Amino acid sequence: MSDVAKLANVSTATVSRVLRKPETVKKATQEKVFYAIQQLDYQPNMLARHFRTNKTKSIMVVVPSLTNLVFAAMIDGIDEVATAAGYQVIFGNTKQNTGKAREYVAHLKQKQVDGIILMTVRLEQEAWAEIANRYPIVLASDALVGLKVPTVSTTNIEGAYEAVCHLIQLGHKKIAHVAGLPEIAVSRERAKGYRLALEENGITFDPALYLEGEYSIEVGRKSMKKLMSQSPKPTAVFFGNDEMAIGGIKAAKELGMRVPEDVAVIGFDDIKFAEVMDPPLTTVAQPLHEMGKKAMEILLTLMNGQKTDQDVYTIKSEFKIRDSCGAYLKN
Amino acid sequence: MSDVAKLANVSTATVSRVLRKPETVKKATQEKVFYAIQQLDYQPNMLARHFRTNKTKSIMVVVPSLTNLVFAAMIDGIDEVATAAGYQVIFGNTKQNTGKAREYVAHLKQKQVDGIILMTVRLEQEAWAEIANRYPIVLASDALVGLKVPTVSTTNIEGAYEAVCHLIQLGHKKIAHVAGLPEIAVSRERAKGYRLALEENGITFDPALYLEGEYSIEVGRKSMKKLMSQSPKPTAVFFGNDEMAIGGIKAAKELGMRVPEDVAVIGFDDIKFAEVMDPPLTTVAQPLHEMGKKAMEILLTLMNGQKTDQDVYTIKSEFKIRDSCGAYLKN
DNA sequence: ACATAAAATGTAATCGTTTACTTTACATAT
DNA sequence: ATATGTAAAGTAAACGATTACATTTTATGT
Repeated sequence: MSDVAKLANVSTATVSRVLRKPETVKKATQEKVFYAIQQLDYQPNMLARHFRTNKTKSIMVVVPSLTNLVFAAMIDGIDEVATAAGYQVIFGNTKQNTGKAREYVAHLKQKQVDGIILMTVRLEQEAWAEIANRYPIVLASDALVGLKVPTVSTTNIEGAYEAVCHLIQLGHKKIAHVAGLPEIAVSRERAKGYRLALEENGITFDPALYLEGEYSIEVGRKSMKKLMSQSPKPTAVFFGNDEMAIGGIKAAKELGMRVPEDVAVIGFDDIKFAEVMDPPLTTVAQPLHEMGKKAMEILLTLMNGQKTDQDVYTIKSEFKIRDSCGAYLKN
Repeated sequence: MSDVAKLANVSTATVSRVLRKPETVKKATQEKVFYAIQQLDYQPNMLARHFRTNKTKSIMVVVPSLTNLVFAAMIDGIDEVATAAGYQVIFGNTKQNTGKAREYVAHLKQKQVDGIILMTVRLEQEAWAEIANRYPIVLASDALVGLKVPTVSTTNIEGAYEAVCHLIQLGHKKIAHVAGLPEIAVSRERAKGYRLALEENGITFDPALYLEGEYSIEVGRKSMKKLMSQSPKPTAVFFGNDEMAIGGIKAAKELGMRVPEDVAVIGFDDIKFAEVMDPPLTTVAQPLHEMGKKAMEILLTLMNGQKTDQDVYTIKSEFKIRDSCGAYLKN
């Protein structure tokens, strides 16, 4: 920078100002400086800048898995807003490892990132609330119930409720639910919507028709097989997410059953492969991109030192009726 | 840090040494310092450290899209090695924007990251080679032919060759190929394998059976429809990647055709949904996780100031025969 | 032309580590 | 007890930008 200053015949302060607050520098001087910058191919040392300003202009996204389309889509939304605001996005991959997430908070304390967006929270909920009180943190997708941490989520309960009601309207009485792990709030909410729908329609909850497991193709597959090996068999299965549902459909086919004729299936998320399945998967679409964008927007205001006006921002899910639920079956 | 030094009755230099080169400090002193650190809940300011050492211990991964399972799996491998080596992973999303990638190189020059892994390169190949000459850069998946940039890739030509040969052995003569965009090296290589297989088996290349487009479900779908709207129709289609193949199968079904009876389909990548498709997709599996790990390992040696012993590291692909190619059809 | 205010630029301290160099403490040999 | 060598700890400069404050230049009004 001092080289630039020398060449342009100004002080380093002026060079800095040209770069950071051009409006305080005369046009003619700016040109001199820019010319010198170009001549020398000067690149500002960001490390020095970050050090001096005590900001990194980067945020961390903590995800449980990178190879999950749901998180990928959300990150895409985050990235869009972050980039526009001049922020970098850094990854924190917890790999289902509970402790790992808290480790990443050290980055925050060590000034490595200006804020964090968390995509899954397990256990130690109070600890998170406390951390969120001191640092800019936003929860996306998952939620900390009752705690004052800014959160972006979708209408999980309502979405699940709508899906199950739809199955009931189609005449199903024995509707199973394969839920995600109960330590994830999202799983609990969707299960709640499921039970609510049953209740309101006078169907008694049958524990035999309720399974739990990790959100994955494999668990979906095994769950379907388990459900079909017992009696009474369900005539419809509402899966906690699309990957599970896809595994479930696969299993049904392996068992020689037809979907939706022998068993109706509904998923949750609307990942890009849902529509292209055979049969096309009926699902509750999460506005993932929007959620990511919103989460980043909230984080920006937080990092800006402002308070948020709400704790929970809910973005509506959309029920997408396709073939796997049997709504389009001609009887 | 000076607070810690004061409390432990040592100099800041010693505190720093305890943290960075403990072997040069007496055990007793170390304990004093650690105690002080704990008492004060001291967190080293990473910005200062990075500034002073001129290293960030972070690398950037430049991807064309985040919502692509191929890149996600590769990043997963990168992340594994990076985390183990104490590096952070930062994202650069080009969103198919050619210029964007070069923009990210500025991060390198500005010391924001210590190295870069590029997942797609388009145009301006020489410019990249020059940059790679000055900074630690590794190419993953895509390649710069003939240029000395360390590259990790899979056996695209051989994999495609094997797949197409397999179709030929099954009796197919009119085999179409839906390739990725030609500005991507991977697309060109797979197309090359396709042509090689035809050639070696005495089948003349038919331009009408060769389409190009972006790697996506939608393009796969449209391409299949286009292929089936002309004559002669192909009896088999080798798609440049799985997403395309999945779109292609979808389209075939929409046209009332059966896969593989009416048209055999093969993809490339082996994303996690390939096996669960109906019919299960025959595909050439890329060792994505391995490729990511290897790329990061090479980058580590590069950032360590060492030279690489090879320019191109090729990891074998694996041909996975499932149902969509018709090999398991009982005639 | 001059006083005064405003705009533009310069000066130099500062951020929190690391580390080359220096000093001190300690062990060993004579 | 003293010299010598090594290990441990201290001193202080340095990294490269930003910015409060001081100074100079320019603009404005009379």
